[in-house]
Amino acid sequence: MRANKGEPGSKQPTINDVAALAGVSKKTVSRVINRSEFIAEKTRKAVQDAIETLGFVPNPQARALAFRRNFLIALLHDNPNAQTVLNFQQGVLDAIKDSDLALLVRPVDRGSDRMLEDVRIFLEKQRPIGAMLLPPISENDALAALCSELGVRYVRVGSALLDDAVHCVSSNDREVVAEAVRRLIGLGHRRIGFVRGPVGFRSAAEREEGFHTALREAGLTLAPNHFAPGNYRYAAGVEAGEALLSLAEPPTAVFCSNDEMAAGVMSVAHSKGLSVPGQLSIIGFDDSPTATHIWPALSTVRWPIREMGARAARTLVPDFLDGTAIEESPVLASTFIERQSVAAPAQP
Amino acid sequence: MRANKGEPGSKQPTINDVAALAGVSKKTVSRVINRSEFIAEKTRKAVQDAIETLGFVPNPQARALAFRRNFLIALLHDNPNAQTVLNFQQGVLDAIKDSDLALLVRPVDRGSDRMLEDVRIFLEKQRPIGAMLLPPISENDALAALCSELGVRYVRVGSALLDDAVHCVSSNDREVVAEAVRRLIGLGHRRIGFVRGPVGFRSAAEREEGFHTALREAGLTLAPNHFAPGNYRYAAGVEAGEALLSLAEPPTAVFCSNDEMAAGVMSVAHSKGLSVPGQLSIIGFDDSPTATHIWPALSTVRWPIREMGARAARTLVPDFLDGTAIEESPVLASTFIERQSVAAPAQP
DNA sequence: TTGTAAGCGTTATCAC
DNA sequence: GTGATAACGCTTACAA
Repeated sequence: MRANKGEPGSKQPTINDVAALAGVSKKTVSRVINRSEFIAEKTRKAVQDAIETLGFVPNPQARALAFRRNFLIALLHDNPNAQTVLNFQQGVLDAIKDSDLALLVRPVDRGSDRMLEDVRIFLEKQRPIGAMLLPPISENDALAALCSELGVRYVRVGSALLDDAVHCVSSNDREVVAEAVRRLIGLGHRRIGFVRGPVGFRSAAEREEGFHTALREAGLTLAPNHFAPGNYRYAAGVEAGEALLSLAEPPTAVFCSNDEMAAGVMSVAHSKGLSVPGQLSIIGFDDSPTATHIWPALSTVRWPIREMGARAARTLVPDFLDGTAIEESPVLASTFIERQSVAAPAQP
Repeated sequence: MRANKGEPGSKQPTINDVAALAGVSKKTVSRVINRSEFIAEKTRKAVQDAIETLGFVPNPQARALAFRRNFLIALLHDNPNAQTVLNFQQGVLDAIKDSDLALLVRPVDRGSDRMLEDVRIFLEKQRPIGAMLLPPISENDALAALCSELGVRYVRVGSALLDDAVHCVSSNDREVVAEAVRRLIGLGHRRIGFVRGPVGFRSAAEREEGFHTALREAGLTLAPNHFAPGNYRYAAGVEAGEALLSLAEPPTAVFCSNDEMAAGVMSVAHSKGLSVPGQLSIIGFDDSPTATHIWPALSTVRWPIREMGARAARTLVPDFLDGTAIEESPVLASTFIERQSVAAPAQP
């Protein structure tokens, strides 16, 4: 029952084949495909049947040409962390599964000064309906402006509200970090170290804010030598660990701005013969695979990244996705997960 | 100097604008775009200039329609491991950077019985030039057959040659595992445990083969209770560790078929108070982030996944990528990386 | 070496 | 409600 185009299976049936079989014009078929309201139920049924019979799949390229718009949404990222990118992708795909959309992935090089130009070429070429920007490039205002200029919708994903609600999906890093640190304080910790994320990252700033908030509430302050800079890399965690754990009066607990750095601090603890959590409590952030692979398992913050991916997609193209209301708040809650790396401090 | 289409920036210039400006026909412009040889250098120059002046970017949707083929290549995977997928993606993107191609990412659910049908719909809709199949779905012959049927090129990525050279990129798991195990034997280990990957995975079988090869060469055999089944997950590593390290005569070294399971074994060693590598040597496979994040750092096998991504792309669409010869062997070498988790066995 | 005419498969316009 | 007809921007015949 395939189209009469010669060898069986040689061609996909087109809208013309459907129209012929259903005995209507191609425009009517088009109306059915695009769910136009102005169509008789009977006609629609006939067309639907013809579509089924022929196994017709509308050609997205032709639609894209006619619509002057591709049925694509793009994910722009700077590879902050593989698991994050992939989980986010998965969330996006959850959301667009039953739609006509497909996902284009585009890593960008934050460092390059041609970055903006590269993205422009990419967007002009592919003409996606919209783009989702993952942190840290989501913090780049020029990038958002570029999207606007090119008529490409965008959504920025971040650790805090970076833009108005229709252009933003975020987590509540500040609050949840405060919660995690309160837990340490509740256990009796008074000397709590802090390993920061990279300068210029909003997430790093938010987490630091949260840390200080919890300390302030408890009337504590961060001793200057209990602060360590970092860049979200393991090596930075090692450096921080070396610095903090060599002090005459080292912290009894350390909050690290991500899991990778926490793993670095933990390695140093092990190699110095410090027991975790007996002599040192450690908390990370991300709930990356690393958090459960290291020993003891790391207490950390789970970032609802997959849900954020789905939310980002719905925020970006609600009209393509069963019109889910965007009434929802753009802020998704992270949760503190306590594992074996945290305990009360040893008695002095 | 934009096209004369009304409001500035309202429209992209089209091939017609270029043709008009250059004083040639649109077909000639098309020839320049597509690097036809039959064109006078002078004409080409004029057209190039016009393209530059107008900032013309060929509309990929229109080309796709005319070519009956999208300028897209697809990456099909079953999320074996985020880092792997992302590194592979990166490799592909390295290779296609200066081409007209874009990358479509499509996770598939290996478990679902609609998997083949889902992929068929995806390929029919998007009509990519080709698809790259990551393990373990690369081992699915029906999937490869489907690609052929639909006229979509494909490349299968695996731990061994899964197909003829033009459809395959692989690593040499068997050899490199043998090398790693030889190292253990060379250090004096005689009781070496093995944690296997999931049944039905070619990679698991290849690594097991390599393991046995090395043992056989040294006149050793694997004691039945030194074998543990697994599934590439952390929890399986923990189970394996519990089993192997509770034996009256436990192995002095364990080869794990991936890093995640190795991390599980290491956790058990730590919680049993066994020192690594003093009392137990451990080797993993993948060189995932986990390998360096756990303590002590894991000896493992680095799989040239990014290079394999680039190679896969070149194998898939050599004609779109500066005609790099496919003379190269489809097998890329993995390398054994020795870190702190391996040492000579303790004296009995 | 270059140009003309006819699609590619869909949607928009505007009658009916 | 529905259907001709003309786009959409590019390529492939086939001529010249």
